[in-house]
Amino acid sequence: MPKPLIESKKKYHHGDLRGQLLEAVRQLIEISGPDGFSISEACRLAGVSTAAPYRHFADRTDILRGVVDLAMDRLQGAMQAASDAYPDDTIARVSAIGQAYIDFARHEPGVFRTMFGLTEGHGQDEDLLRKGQASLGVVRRAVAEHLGLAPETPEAGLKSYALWTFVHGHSFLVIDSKLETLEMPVPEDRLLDMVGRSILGPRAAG
Amino acid sequence: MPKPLIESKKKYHHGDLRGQLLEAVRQLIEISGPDGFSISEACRLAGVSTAAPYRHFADRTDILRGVVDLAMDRLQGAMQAASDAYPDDTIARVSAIGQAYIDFARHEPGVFRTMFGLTEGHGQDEDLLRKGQASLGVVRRAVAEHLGLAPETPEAGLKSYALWTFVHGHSFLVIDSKLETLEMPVPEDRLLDMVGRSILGPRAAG
DNA sequence: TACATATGTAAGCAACACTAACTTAGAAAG
DNA sequence: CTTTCTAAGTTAGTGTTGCTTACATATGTA
Repeated sequence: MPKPLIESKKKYHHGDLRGQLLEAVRQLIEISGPDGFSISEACRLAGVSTAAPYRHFADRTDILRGVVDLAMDRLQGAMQAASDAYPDDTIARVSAIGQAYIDFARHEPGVFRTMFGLTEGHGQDEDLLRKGQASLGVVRRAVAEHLGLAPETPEAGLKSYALWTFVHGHSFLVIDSKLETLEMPVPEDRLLDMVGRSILGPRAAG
Repeated sequence: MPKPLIESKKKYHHGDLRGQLLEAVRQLIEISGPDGFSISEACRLAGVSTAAPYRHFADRTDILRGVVDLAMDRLQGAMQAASDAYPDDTIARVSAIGQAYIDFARHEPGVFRTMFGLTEGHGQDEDLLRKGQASLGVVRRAVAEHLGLAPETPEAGLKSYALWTFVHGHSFLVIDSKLETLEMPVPEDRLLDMVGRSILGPRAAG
């Protein structure tokens, strides 16, 4: 039994098995994607037995949901922080939010893909949907303020959706690495700026 | 031996096992995603033994590549057809190409996701990359003609990329079904038209 | 001490990718 | 028409992996 190696640190009651398991799964997803990871592997990584997770999660899908849930919070946090960094310039603010979104995808591509490709097992999860809407809300408020409208306005909704869509698509193309070889025509910040001005600019009304 | 049921139709030499296997895999991918399908299941669906595929494909990844390859052709065909349908109105042409892209994603979401998420096993495939670029070329030519520029122009590249990105992102959001419940602010054709005009419009230069 | 909670051990079992060896059918050659 | 060759399929495995459960064990709390 090669157990007593770091005896002092090994407590039976792990203390944060749930948290560390989620972290392990997150790392594995980054390597092999949402379908590639296995509970066993995550347990090995976290240093616990393969049965331990079932005290904290119902099944495989439930673990994934947990990972995505945390990721949603991180994403929204990053977007909000970017938004707060530009209290004056609304165009720059919108660009910064978009850049935060893209950076998140670039930094955690596996998780990012998981967040949106999670169709199996539970279809729509109430909680996740609400968090998705919250993220979009950050964009919406910035757009609305730029246009001098209330966030609930149809025009604010339309344009923030268009911008989100653009950023979302670019993120996917970036992480799918179609861009190293495919034509990435211009520095990213200039691209963001161009699109932002096109959609939000004075004569861009729909 | 319950074999002689449809004896007349069952030939030992299948004739088009490769083709039918690809079709079976395509259907399975639509249901369970690129990682969800199994060779065994595809064989069951195609009515052949589990070893048969190995005469035609090296391994699992090779089959996937085959499916994606065909899908690329279908996608480009649809885009080109949409382009050809509007010889006069260049704005309508660009919108139609985008709509064809979105329709493809909506109609074959699993395959669509597979086409772009295929990072495992072979990273970049020369052939697939070329086909991807060809699809983008359809957009690029339409955009260039609208702007009165050559397709190789940086501006044509930038704007066609921006449009592609937008359509790509919208497609993903559609197939991830974030849109039934999330805010889809306006009919799709109006959305496309608005964005097209914003990016391509006279005062949208970057 | 008694009970609840958290973790480990071990095993069931199902599925799958891939291989080896054999079989069939058609085609080419004589 | 027969022989022979080869491509395409089949049967029957092998080895691996993984999810999940039943039960044992350790720890915390009242």
